[in-house]
Amino acid sequence: MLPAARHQTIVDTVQRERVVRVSDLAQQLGVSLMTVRRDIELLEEGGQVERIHGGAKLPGGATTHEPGFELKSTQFPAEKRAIAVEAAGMVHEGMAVGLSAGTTTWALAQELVKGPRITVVTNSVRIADLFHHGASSSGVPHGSTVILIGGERTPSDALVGPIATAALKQLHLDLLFLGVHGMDPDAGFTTPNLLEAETDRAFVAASRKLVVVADHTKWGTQGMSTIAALEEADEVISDAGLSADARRALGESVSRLRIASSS
Amino acid sequence: MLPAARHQTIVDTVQRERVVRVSDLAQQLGVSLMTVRRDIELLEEGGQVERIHGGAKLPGGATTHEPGFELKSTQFPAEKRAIAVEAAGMVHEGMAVGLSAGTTTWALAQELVKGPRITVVTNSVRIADLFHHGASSSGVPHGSTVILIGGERTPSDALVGPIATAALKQLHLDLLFLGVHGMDPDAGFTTPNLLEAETDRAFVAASRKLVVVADHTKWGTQGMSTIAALEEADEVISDAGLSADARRALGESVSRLRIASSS
DNA sequence: ATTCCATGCTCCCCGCCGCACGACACCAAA
DNA sequence: TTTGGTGTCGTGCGGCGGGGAGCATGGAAT
Repeated sequence: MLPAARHQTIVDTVQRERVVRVSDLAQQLGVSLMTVRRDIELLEEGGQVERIHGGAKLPGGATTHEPGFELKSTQFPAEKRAIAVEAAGMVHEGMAVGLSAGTTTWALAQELVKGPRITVVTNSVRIADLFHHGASSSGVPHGSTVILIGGERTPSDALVGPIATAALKQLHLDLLFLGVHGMDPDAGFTTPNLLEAETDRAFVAASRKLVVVADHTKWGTQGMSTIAALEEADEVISDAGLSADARRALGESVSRLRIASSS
Repeated sequence: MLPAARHQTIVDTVQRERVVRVSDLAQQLGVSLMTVRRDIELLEEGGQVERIHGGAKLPGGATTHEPGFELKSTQFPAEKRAIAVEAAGMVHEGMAVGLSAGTTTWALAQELVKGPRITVVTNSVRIADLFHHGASSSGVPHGSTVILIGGERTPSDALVGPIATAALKQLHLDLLFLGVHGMDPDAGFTTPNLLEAETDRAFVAASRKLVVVADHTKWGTQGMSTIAALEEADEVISDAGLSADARRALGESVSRLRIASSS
C-alpha cells in the first residue's frame, strides 16, 4: 500500500470515526505502529487530523458537538450561515414554518430562534431541541411553538416513516424550508435516504410554499431518491459559489433564485 | 477507550441528559470515578460542560435554581430502579412496548436498553435519545427500533397534542408502561397536565396490556386530569414503601400488584 | 553496485489511569 | 441553627501502556 493511499485511509477513518487509535489503524492497514504514528505526524502538519494520546481525532474543536454532525455543519459555515440569514428574512411573526432535517436547516433554525414568535414543524430532533432548550438557556423564553413530527429515527437524526407522513397530512404550513442532499436538473431535489425522501415529500405536500435551502456543493449531486422536481420549488436559496450553469438552470426552473452573500 | 472518545461521550451524554452523575458515567464508560472527574475538569475548562456536585451539567443552563438541586431530582433512588428492573423483566424479544414520559419510565428505559431487541414507542424525547445514542456510544449497536411519537413539547419533555394522539391511533402495542403523577382510589391514575393526560389515554387505548409504574409516593396524589381508573390497569408495579391501605386498594382494583424489592 | 528512503524494531521516558486516604459538601434531623 | 451521617472531591503513589529516538533491514532508483 502506498503512503498516499494510507494517508487517505487514515483521514477517511478519522472523519468517519472522529477518533481512532494508532493500534487499530496499524492493524487495519497492516503496518507497524511507528508507521502510523509517523503518518499521523505528517497529517497533523497538514492540519488534516489532530494528534492525541493513543491515536488521532479530527482537528478543531469538533469534539464539542455531536457525532457525525458537526463535521458537515462546520464544512462551509460561512455559506450555510449566509443562506440561513437570507432564509430567516422570509419568516414573519405568527407563521407556520416547516423545517426538514439537515445541516442547512439546522443553521437556519439557529437564526429563527432569535427571530419572531412562530410555529415550527420539524422532523429533526436536533432542531426541536434547539428551540426547546435553546430558549431556556438564553434566559428569556422563546415564545415559538415547536411541533416535532414523530416516527423512526434515521442516523442523521431525522424522524421518518408512516407515523411522520401521517402526521404531516394533518398539517398545513405557510412555508417549508427544505434541506436536500443533492439538486440536479434531471434528478431534481434528492436525498440518499428513501424513508427521508418520503417524509420530505409529505412535507412538501403539506406546505403552501416550498423554499429549498442548499449550498453550492449540492448542485450536480444525485441522491438515490427524488423528493421533488426543480420546478416544484417556489424558491431556492444558495450561496455565491454556485456555478453559472446552475444559476441558469435554477433560474429557469424555479420562481426565484436567491444567492446569499456571505458578507 | 481513548480519552478523546470519552470526552466526546461525556459531552454527548450531558447534552442529552442535561445532568449526569460521575458514577453513572464511570460505569457506562468502564473507567474509574477519578478518570471521569478529571475528564469533567478538563471539559469544564473548555466550557463544554459545567461541574456540579456529583456530576456535570450543560453549561450556563437555566436548569439550576438552587445549588445541588439537579442531581437529586434526576437520580433514581433505589425504589425507582427496583421498579424498573421488575418491569424490564416483563419484556421479551420482539415485543412492541410503549413508554409514556416520566422519570420512572425513563429509569425503565435505561434497563430496557440493556435488554433484548424490541420495538419501543414513546412520546418522550429523552427516552428516544437514550435508545438512539446509548446505542452508538456503547459500541455495540442496540437493535431495538424506536418510534418517537410527535407533537408539541411539554416542559417535562413529553410530546403531546393531536399529532401525538393521532399517531397512536395507528399503532397497537403489546404492552404499555405508564408513568403517572398520582394514583388514588377516587381519581385513579392522574397527571397535572391536561394535554399529557390526553396523550396517555391514547397510549392506553393503543395497548393490549396496561402496566402502571409508580413509586409509593404517588399514592394518594390527585393530579388535575385523570388518565385511567385504577381498574383499567392490568398491573401496577410499585415499591416496598407502599402503605397497607394502598396495597389493599390496588389489590382489589388491578389484576396484579407487584412490589419491587430494592435488594 | 551504490545510494536513498521508507519501514520496523527496541529501549527508555512520560503521560494516563486507578487505588487509598483524608478533607469537604450536602442533606436531614433535632 | 447545630449536629451527625453519607457520599463526593482532591492528592499522592504505583502500574501500565503509548510515544519518541536511534539503528537495522529491504526494496527501488540511479
